[in-house]
Amino acid sequence: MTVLARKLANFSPVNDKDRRAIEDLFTVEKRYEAGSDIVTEGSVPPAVFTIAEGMACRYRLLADGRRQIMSFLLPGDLCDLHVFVLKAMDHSIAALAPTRIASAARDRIIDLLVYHPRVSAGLWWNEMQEHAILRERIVGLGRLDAAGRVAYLLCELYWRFQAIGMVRDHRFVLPLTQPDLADALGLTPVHVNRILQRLRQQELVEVGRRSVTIQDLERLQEVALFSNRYLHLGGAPEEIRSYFDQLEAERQRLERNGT
Amino acid sequence: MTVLARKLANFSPVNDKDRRAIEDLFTVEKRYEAGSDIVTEGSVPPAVFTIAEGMACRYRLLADGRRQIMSFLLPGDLCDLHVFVLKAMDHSIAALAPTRIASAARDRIIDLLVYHPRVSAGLWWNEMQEHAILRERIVGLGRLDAAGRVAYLLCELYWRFQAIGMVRDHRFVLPLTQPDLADALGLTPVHVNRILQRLRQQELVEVGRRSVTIQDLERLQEVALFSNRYLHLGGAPEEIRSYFDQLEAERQRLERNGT
DNA sequence: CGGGAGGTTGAGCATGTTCAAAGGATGTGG
DNA sequence: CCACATCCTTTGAACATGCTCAACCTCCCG
Repeated sequence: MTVLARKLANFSPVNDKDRRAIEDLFTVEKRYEAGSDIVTEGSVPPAVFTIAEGMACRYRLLADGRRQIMSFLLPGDLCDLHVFVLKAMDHSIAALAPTRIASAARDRIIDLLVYHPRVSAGLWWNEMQEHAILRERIVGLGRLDAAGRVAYLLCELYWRFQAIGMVRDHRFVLPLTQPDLADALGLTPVHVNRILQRLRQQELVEVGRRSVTIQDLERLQEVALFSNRYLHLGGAPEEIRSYFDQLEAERQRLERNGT
Repeated sequence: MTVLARKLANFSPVNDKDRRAIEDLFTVEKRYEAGSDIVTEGSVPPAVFTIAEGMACRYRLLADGRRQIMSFLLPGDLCDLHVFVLKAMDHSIAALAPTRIASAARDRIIDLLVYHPRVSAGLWWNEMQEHAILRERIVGLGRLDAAGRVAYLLCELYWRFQAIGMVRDHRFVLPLTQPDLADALGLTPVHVNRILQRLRQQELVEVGRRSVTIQDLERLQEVALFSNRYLHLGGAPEEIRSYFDQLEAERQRLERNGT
């Protein structure tokens, strides 16, 4: 669970009380092996969960069997705070590597939203970030050529792994195959392969089995027309931070009096 | 403001008290003419707002001047409940037709989230729907050919306009030009034009100036591999509905006692 | 060691792009 | 109220990016 706290620290400082609130939230742990579904399309939405370790993706299978990966879930990523208001999942979530997830019951989430405004704000930030990631992917799929798309995805993953302290020497572990990348990028595995070779030969990035080494982030980001602004890693606006600190104090007072 | 209430009724019944809570929320109204920015990339996130009338889109301009439209905002659509936690907008929002928007101050939104769990649940549903719409667009851009994409967008708009009662005789008003469609679909205007002609000639749909007439929804949906499941128009799960009704009663009691 | 999945390579092909040009609609200013 | 400018729509032809299909190689992992 420390990963989630580490991620939220990109929004605003997480004190011990916050950390405890988060840890109290996600109690049940479960393991999934690479390739297995964590949630299946059509099923009843599960409890809210977060990736404690490993990696997963949201995907949908088309009638003709093709797959499209919509987004990747990294350690510390949350699965839809509010998904429980829906009747059925409209997509599946699968583990891409051996993965540990931690779940939170619905009531606990709702209580947290009410009584821990500061942590809530962090979770909202997280949701806004996921929203922004989806939107950027739309821009990439709509307007970038194959090289741009591949570069884009690698840049995004670099910064997201960076934000949770999982990059060492411009290198991070990535348990994706080329067919996985193709399904995320709307390309064929064959073409992804050719692009990766080109990027390697241009000494921009080296994508090997299970790991990625960024050799020239600057130029890679140019190929992708990438800016990391949309990840909103710069922290909360000062005004918002103090607003929620204040709100938190109030709510907790109300809580003690009211019950 | 009745449009938002009408939209939320797709999730769960909206009583007069709920309607009042919503109306109290969105007080300030403002008008924008077609083509003007409602929110600009890089600016400070605005108050939360909803489209009262007209139509808008989220978009981003690339360094080289190309535009990608990420999503369309129809009457009753909300602009990010939680956007105020961010420092700067990562995209712009523009009016596509003469548009009226209604805004809500941040504090009011937060109060609503705390003291009107039932309405909150509706707004959460709305957010989940927007999320799902983005994800589906990714599937479309990644895996559908040009005809599929065009058909997909038309199907989606059909159902969304349907949900707010703005379809008459399989026909709805759509103030989009072919270049607009192209920017949303990741195609060129020229190609969009050819596809529209083909769809018309196949008697699936007639896209004219400012309006769309669906001639054969069934077949159009087949071309797009479309299913409207992801829009979650089927209402809330019974269990969730009663859960929030109960929560609402509790919170309001707490509110009266606590202050 | 053998099977299966992932990775790599090549050649022909197709979908959608680019570029160019002309015909309509719309709306603005004279 | 007409004239003109602008943007949208439509059409054609050459072109290019990425796909398809097919084969072979390599690396795990059982």
